[in-house]
Amino acid sequence: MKRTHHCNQLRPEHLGQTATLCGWVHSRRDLGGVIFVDIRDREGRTQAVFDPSDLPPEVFHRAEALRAESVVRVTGSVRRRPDGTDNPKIPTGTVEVMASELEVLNLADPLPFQIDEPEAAARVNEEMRLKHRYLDLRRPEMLRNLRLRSRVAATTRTYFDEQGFLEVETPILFKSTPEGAREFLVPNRREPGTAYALPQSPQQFKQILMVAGVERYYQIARCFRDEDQRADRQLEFTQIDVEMSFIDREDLYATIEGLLQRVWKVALDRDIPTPFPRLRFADALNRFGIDKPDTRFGMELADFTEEFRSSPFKVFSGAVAAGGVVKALNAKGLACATQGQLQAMTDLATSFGAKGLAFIKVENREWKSPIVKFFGETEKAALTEKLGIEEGDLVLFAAGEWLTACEILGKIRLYAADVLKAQGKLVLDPGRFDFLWVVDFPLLSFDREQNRWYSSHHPFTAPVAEDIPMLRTDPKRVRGQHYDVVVNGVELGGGSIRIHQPDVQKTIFEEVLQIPPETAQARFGYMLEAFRYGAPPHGGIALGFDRLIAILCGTPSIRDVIAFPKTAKGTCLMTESPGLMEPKQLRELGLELKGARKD
RNA sequence: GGGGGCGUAGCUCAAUUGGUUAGAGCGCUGCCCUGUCACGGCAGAGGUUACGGGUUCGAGCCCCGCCGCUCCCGCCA
Repeated sequence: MKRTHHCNQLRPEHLGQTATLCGWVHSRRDLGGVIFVDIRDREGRTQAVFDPSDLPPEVFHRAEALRAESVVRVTGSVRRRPDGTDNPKIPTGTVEVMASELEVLNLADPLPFQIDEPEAAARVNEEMRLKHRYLDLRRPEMLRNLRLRSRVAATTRTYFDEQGFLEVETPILFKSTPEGAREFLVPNRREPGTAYALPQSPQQFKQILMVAGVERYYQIARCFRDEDQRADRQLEFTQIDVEMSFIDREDLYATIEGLLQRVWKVALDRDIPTPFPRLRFADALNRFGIDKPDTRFGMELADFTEEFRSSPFKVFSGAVAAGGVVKALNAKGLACATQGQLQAMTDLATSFGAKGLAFIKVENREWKSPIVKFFGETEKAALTEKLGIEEGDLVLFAAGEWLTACEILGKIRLYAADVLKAQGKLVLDPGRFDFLWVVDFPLLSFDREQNRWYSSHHPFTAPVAEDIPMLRTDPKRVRGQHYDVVVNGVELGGGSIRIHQPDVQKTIFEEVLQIPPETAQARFGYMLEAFRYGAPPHGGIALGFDRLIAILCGTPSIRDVIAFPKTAKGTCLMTESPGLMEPKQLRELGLELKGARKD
């Protein structure tokens, strides 16, 4: 080994020993006569002292010429720092290495940006950080994220191994399944005109593994989706993928709760209570206006459909007459909302199809609102009671189709919470984690444009058994055995109990989803066939691993927990990928470009 | 595909809202400094204001286009 200790190891117990440290020059303080150099490695930092009075001149000159982030190897004796010169900010701050040798392993050029000062480094443009990712990752904050990610991955493997799961790798070169997300294609040189596709998830393979008798499968799997990106979505991302045979939903909940409990303990040393609360999809929408509610704060929606059924305010009574609902929420203490904030909320509402956004400001014991003149005493009393209206509140309304009205107020609720947070009126404990399962999703949703049903989750999701007869007669009312696990308003993962009878699967494909039989055969024939030869009842889930780590690290962007992420446009600024295709490559693949090349 | 924000020295940001020679901190270079730890002091170098047009007596600032980064909508079975 080139070193005897790492840079967070030396303590007073090592006094008098000779130590050799390797690492990066974190900072250099040249006082003219004596030079202090902080050597940093991934564990921490240690101060080395270069004193010209007992050093060969060439060693001292090398120390004088050091630049930040150069890589060095320093040998010297460990000694107590003189009285009054301890550095309480670092764990090694009571000792120092009195250098006798210095080897410069790599003299660094001046850096494109400084990384020694955490606050300044965190403000550097992400473009710069991504271009020089090796420098960005040297920052202790980023190394901590990578380390946490690694530990959670190891914990996950240990946990599933203990529970009798097999880790099985599935192909990255898969085949195109045009349902769902847009895929990345990989042209096949051996037969021009054909292509592999990168998997959106190992869904079909893991179900086949159940048919194969694996019984319990997991994988920390890379997935690929060629869709537009977000702070929490990358082109390639990682899932903890799980599938189990001979289980019901409850068995799966317990398995995943056990995993998350273990992960939170290892990563944050926190005990999270289980079982997690269960919330039906319909209740999630009714109370929070979203299928992944953040339950750390209230401001729940309330229903006023009955109260406004015969209201003189036609916007409300008309919506009810058309079979819709009237919903409201109380943004506690937000009567002070600015014109701009009210406008932003209205824009949010109209972007979801609302005609406008009705509101009541409660100020100076008065209800200020363009619509309050339509309200009678009964309505006012109902509002006051159900919403707990007090001085300083802002009440917001949505009327219309149930799902739309709920979703509008769901967005408003989150917006209002952000405003209240910024004003310091709503404070969330950063150590609080509200887990819950959302269950009883509708199996199918209706696509108005294409005039057909599509799977809310995916076409392999099993209907709730007692609802199967309604598949043909009343598809809207069929519940799926689908579940999402949510924490603090973030969808951490989702899954379902799968269909394991080929006839039910065929009904879903052909009669409900209206996929022509030959198409279903071409895309999923091997699954239908496999299911004819002894398919066990099974189900599973996939957890977003990057999101999981981001939550544990307390960062809003998964780019902070991925070593080499891509930009919003899908490029890697460090390697400058994707790159242009060479004519030779195109010829081999039997491809021809239609558009003009950029160069 | 659509909407918002940003782009000025190596980095982070100013530039009195269109007016003289575009500034500061950090970094960098040189000199000084023997107990610093964001060391300190003195001096200095460093700019195609992302890029291309336009308006104007005059543009970092206004207009059009374009590139990049970012946030959101659509999209993400």
